Amino acid sequence: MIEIRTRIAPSPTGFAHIGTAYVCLLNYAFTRKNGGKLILRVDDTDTKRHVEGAEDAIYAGLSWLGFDWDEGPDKPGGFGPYRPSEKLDIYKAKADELIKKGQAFEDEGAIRFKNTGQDQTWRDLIRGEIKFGGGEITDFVIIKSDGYPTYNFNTVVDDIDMQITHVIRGEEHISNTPRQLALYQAFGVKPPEFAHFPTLRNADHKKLSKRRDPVDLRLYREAGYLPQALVNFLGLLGWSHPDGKEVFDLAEFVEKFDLNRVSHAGPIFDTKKLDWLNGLYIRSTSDVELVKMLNERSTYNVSEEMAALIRERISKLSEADSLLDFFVNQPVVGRDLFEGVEKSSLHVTTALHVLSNIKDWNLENINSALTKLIEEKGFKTGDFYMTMRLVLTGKRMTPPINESMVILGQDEVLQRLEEAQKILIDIEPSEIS
RNA sequence: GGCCCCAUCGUCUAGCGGUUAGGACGUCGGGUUUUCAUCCCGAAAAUCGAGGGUUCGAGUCCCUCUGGGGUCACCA
Repeated sequence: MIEIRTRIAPSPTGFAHIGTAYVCLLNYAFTRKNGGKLILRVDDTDTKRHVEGAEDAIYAGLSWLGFDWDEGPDKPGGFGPYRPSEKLDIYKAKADELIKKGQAFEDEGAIRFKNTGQDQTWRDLIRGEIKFGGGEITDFVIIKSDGYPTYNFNTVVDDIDMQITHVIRGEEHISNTPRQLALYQAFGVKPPEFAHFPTLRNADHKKLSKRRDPVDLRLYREAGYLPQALVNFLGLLGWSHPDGKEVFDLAEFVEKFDLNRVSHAGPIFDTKKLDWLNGLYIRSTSDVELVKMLNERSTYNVSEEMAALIRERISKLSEADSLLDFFVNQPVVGRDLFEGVEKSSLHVTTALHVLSNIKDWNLENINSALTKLIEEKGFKTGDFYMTMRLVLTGKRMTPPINESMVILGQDEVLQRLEEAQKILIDIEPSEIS
């Protein structure tokens, strides 16, 4: 049995994007599922659009998501080079071979393939039979005047050289397939199997675009999406788990993957579900893991206790900062902050008294002291804690406030209460008894 | 415009001739709760794009139309 060999062939013209990740995911799953080899080829045939560092961005992006490949520019195997720019002479020789056979011709410094006019048909592994009339294929350029091969040419030559058995790519390549098929015929080589999955769309139902849409993988990393969540989400687009599961990791995706379950319609890349999944993955991390992730992106030190308080309150790591900020920065507390909160001045004064009497500063003692205070004074629980919240954090939506007090420490809590008292005492003097 | 691909709730999807068309996200309502969130419960939401066939029976098969997308480069 022939070993399955697949490839992904991103071009180094920018950054690694969602589309690259998606192609990789499907090829990776198909290949790992079937015990084959995944090849990464960096299609650098466009000298004009070549971007410095783009290749590293591709490695970084795909590695971040948990993918690995068996051969590539960074991992030479026996089928290189893995960059077209390093085998220009081979393309030239192949083109000359076609010229000799009368299947190509020179044209203003370039070399064009001579269309045979034959119909081209293939059985797509995802879509079934697809047929193009021979008249659709023109005499297309295979070697540009700068000596570089065009995409269609390098793809065929390289896929032959690399012994690719399955080409799994986006549907935007369907119309390129007949040209490539014609090339395989000209070389007398049996073409690989083709599988064209749907392309991801944006909210306007248009193909995801580098220009218009936020597709740079780094953007997702910076926003605090976990790679597992992104991979899981991508796995939900254009594919469905046979058991209807929505949450699964890469290993399970590989295990269950089947081209037959790949849908034909283009899914919209709507991040709402991604956010939900990301929250799910964040909630499933341990304190240690979460702290590590948080500190990688934080300017101050996040403790395990702090992380534990926000775990269920964020869906992206980037949301942590606004929730944790008050721990390190004293909030600006003004009187307008307390609008609508009854008796806040009294809350502060009494709390100050009770809290300063706590000998052993821990959650249990804070809880019981404040519960007792609320009961004795007949405070509305919600109002009382809202006052504490505002005084200590300057915000109305915060982590649990008593737990936060423990982390803040007694001195800091008392100090913030005293500050607030100065502001509030003038406002509601009548309420001070 | 030519060619090609596609079409089930707002979104992701299940469905592979007989289902009250199911699930998830989101939305809305309720419960738990010191805020927010989590968690739990519930609801609305697809006349399966339209019209013809085939069949005892069609979301599922066929045709037409409509709509959307892709592609027609010395970009990939």
